[in-house]
Amino acid sequence: MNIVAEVEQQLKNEIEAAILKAELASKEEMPEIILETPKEKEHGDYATNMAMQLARIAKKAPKQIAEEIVEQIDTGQASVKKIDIAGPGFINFFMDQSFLTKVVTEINEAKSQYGKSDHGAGKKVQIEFVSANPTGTLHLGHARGAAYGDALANVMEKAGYEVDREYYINDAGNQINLLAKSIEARYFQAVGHDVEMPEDSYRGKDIIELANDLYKEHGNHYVDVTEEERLEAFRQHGLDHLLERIKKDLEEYRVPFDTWFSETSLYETGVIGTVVDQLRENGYVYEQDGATWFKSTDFGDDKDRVLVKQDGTYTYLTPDIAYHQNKIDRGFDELINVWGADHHGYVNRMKAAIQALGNPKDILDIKIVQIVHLYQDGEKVKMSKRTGKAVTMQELIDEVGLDATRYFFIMRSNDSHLDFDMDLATSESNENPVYYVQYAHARICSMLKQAEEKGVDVNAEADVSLLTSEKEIDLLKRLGDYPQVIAEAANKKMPHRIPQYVFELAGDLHSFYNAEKVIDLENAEQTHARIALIKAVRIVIQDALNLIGVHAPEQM
RNA sequence: GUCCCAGUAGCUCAGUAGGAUAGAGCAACAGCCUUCUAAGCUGUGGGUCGGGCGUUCGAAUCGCUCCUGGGACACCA
Repeated sequence: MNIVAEVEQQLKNEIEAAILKAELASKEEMPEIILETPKEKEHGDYATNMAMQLARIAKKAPKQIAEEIVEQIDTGQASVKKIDIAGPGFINFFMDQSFLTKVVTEINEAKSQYGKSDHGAGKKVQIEFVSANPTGTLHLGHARGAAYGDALANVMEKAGYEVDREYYINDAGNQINLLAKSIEARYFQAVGHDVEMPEDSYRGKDIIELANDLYKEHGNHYVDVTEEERLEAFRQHGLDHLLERIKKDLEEYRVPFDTWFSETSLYETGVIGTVVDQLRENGYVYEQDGATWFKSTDFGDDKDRVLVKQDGTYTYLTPDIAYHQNKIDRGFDELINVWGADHHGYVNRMKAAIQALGNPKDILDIKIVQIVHLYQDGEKVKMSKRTGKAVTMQELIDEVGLDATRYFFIMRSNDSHLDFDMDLATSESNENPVYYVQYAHARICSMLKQAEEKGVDVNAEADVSLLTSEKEIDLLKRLGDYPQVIAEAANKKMPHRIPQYVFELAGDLHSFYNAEKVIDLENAEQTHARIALIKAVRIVIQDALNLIGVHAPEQM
């Protein structure tokens, strides 16, 4: 456990002991001891609202309860310097902050391990994200989902979960047939035939390229073969190439996956039928109008859903149910799906299916990533999937850069619509949060380099107790918060807490830089202490950026 | 019509296990480079937390209701 958490725990123990000693509540009645960090510095380093919480149990006024608690607290134990009672009954603790300096030593020893916790207790979690159909290249929405899923996975791993990242490849079903037909039409056009695109076909330029490649390689060969042979060849060609392209894009985007799961494999092993049988056995399946229905309304869905169509084929839902059961059978304690906003209507039926198969409701958590709007030159960038003019992930990265793309996608809460300001993302100025944070890192590297050039031993033993100025304390506190920030980002599945945090840490660093001189050849002791401090800051900035897939440059 | 998400400063957004006087960045205004990177720092102004009702010691936060914006509502995937 890190030093800050230790001190907080100790203080909580003291508070609880004091409440028991004052006989305000019994062990059984004891509410959870909540310690918060007040916004106002006059309210101390920590505050607790226990007096208000206990008002009902102890049947006394909060102010009086607060006084009784304070009387019983053993201040010597937990580095408490002063205690105040304020407002409606808050107890404010002013700490002897010398313990904070230990965080520097702790970070410099732990390096990238700092911030780790066992909060997740080794719980096995699977995060399924992106999972774009292999019928085109990845676009904007996928990029946001990829950034979110990857950052969440990293954060949860750091918080002590065992995380598996998976991509579900929808390589079966109608959309793949449509893909084959789309390529076919483009192929005939390449050959020189005047053919119309099929209805609802994929009209992106990637499809044209695929068809042109086929023409270049095979010439007129596919004009004369049977339609069946032609479509099969095009289907396979399209799938292979588009999937390869998706994998390549994600790799460049620094988003790795542990597992690529093929939908087709579900058909091959016959588990889809098994799952339908299971649902029927559990009493949630009926036949009507020649189709097989799932009674999802039993679990709060709007209407019942078709599992097997009149023509005997499955709907999209059915293999997906089998897929989710397969995930559960693989032994994960929790499944997290990251879906685009256009799939949110799907949430209830999937959760219904999970329950109908006898699984606990909470095993599946679906995170919806909201729509992205691009802005350039103050104008909204229009896009349309049908005409194939969607902005692809690759185009966006080419335009604004990888680091900015990832940072911008992750800095906002996933369930809030995102206005992506491309001008801001590419601006090399203090308006741009990515540069602001990266600059803090580069600045530290530069200082360390200068120190070495001036003959300062940057690895010298440092007396961190010398770090007592206001800006230094601010930095120490911020550094101490890091493990808690990670744990919370993981628990609440809110990885946007990370860029928020690192932005604040960068601000503290810049502020410190302007207020204090780090390298002072007249004062070696202080120089060593401050170098130890900025080294710790560098480690945390680096680590936080790493979690969200952004590079920490040594020079800018 | 039903469901989901959102509505907080001029703009983009934090704040979501209920806490004290609601925050940040940008924009506006006023300052700081002979000094470790000014891609930086310091300060000022700026609010009916969409409206209303409720829950309680206390609500941006929880509940109900209405308004606005976006999305989803197939025997498509």
